[in-house]
Amino acid sequence: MARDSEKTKRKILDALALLLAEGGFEGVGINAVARKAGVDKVLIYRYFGGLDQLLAAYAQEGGLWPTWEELTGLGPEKMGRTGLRELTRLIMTGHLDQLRSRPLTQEIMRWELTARNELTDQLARAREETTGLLMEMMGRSDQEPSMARMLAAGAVIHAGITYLILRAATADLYMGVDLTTEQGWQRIRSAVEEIMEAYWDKVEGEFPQKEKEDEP
Amino acid sequence: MARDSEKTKRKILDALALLLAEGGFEGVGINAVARKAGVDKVLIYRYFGGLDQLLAAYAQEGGLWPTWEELTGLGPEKMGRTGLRELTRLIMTGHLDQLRSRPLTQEIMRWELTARNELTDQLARAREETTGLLMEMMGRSDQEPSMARMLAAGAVIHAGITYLILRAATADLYMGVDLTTEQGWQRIRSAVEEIMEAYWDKVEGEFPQKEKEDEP
DNA sequence: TATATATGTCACCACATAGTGACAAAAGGA
DNA sequence: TCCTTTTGTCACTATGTGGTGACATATATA
Repeated sequence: MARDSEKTKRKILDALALLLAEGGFEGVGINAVARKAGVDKVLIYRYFGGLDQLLAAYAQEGGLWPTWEELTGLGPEKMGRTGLRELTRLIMTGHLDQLRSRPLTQEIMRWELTARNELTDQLARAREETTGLLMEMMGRSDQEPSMARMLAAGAVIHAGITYLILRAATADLYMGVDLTTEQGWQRIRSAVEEIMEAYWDKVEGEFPQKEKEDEP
Repeated sequence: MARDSEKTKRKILDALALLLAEGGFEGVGINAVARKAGVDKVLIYRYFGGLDQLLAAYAQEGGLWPTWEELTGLGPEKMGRTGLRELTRLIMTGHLDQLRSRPLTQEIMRWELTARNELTDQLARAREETTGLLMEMMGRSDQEPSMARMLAAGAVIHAGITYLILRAATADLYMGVDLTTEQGWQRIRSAVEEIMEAYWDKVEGEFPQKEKEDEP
């Protein structure tokens, strides 16, 4: 009952999260959010400016996207000392686990598939920056001729993990793999690791590398 | 002006295709379809029963899903005589090319990611049957211990191709790969082939196989 | 030709949507 | 205390939605 704008902003953002969790972006609208939050919709216009800007505020809240540490399980100090092969393996399996545990992030990614606006572009750009960071971490990517190829292969596998997770909400099977059981996901996880292993073996066969140590 | 129910059914189905092509499933509704078709909406109810059944009728029309021949480029007679390794390669690259050339199919697949109903389940089941067909073609899958693993790996790669194509409509980059140019897609295509090559090398190393010939 | 059926037009319903303007009550500053 | 700003409530518009019933006209059947 006390007039607290911060609290009502929270109520609005929480209501949005609830709506997203329930039915995705389908049911999201000014009226629905206001109703769910138990708040007059005019306040959404006042505090956020509109639905788009409300979504922007929500998307930039914490917890939606995993940090590097959540993704790889590596503290910043270990990151430099971890080999490329192991690092990419951690990224892929981490991606699988993290995205799977974030239904709201999944919902946003589904939305990104059908809508394009300033917000979705902004999200995409932020993620591409992360990729750029990874490439820097890999060493000058321009010089390594195998780097561009590896990145494309990584994109395919990363995208595959993403799609299977997004698909799991509306399908039980994908090419014979059960998406509803932990067993099925274990199969996928193993498959990802096997694929990467095989691919790395192939690459290292073609481009024999010095064992990567920490730089002085 | 002549009263021809078949013609108006066509007009309705065509209008639906137009709407899907324009803005995806977002803008699809009874009123919108009727308006686009220049037809009273009550006819949609009469001829199809409702929006869902209209979608069902549309989804089962020809041209949306590639045939085996379109997918692999192989006539029925060559199919049995093609090795498993080559066959799976053709399936993946065929999938890439075919889905990329079918924007309406992409739209349906995006829709399948957010909606679940009798129709989407039916579509999914039909595709899983295709997978089952492939497995039979591969020989008794239960007996081959490597088969389950290969299928999971295939699912990851297949899903990766799917996601990259669906994503291309609303993003320009994915992990540094340009989704807007033919060059970028060539990189993806090469990556898929490299991954599969590496994976097959690994599998055949572990399970040495007799060269597959046509059965008597 | 008479009659039944298929096809199409129109008006309407209840409800939801996005957005705006007017106003009352609380909180804070002078 | 008086005055201003913030926070919240309410009523309203214009438009869109899915869905239904009544009716007119054309086509085919008897």
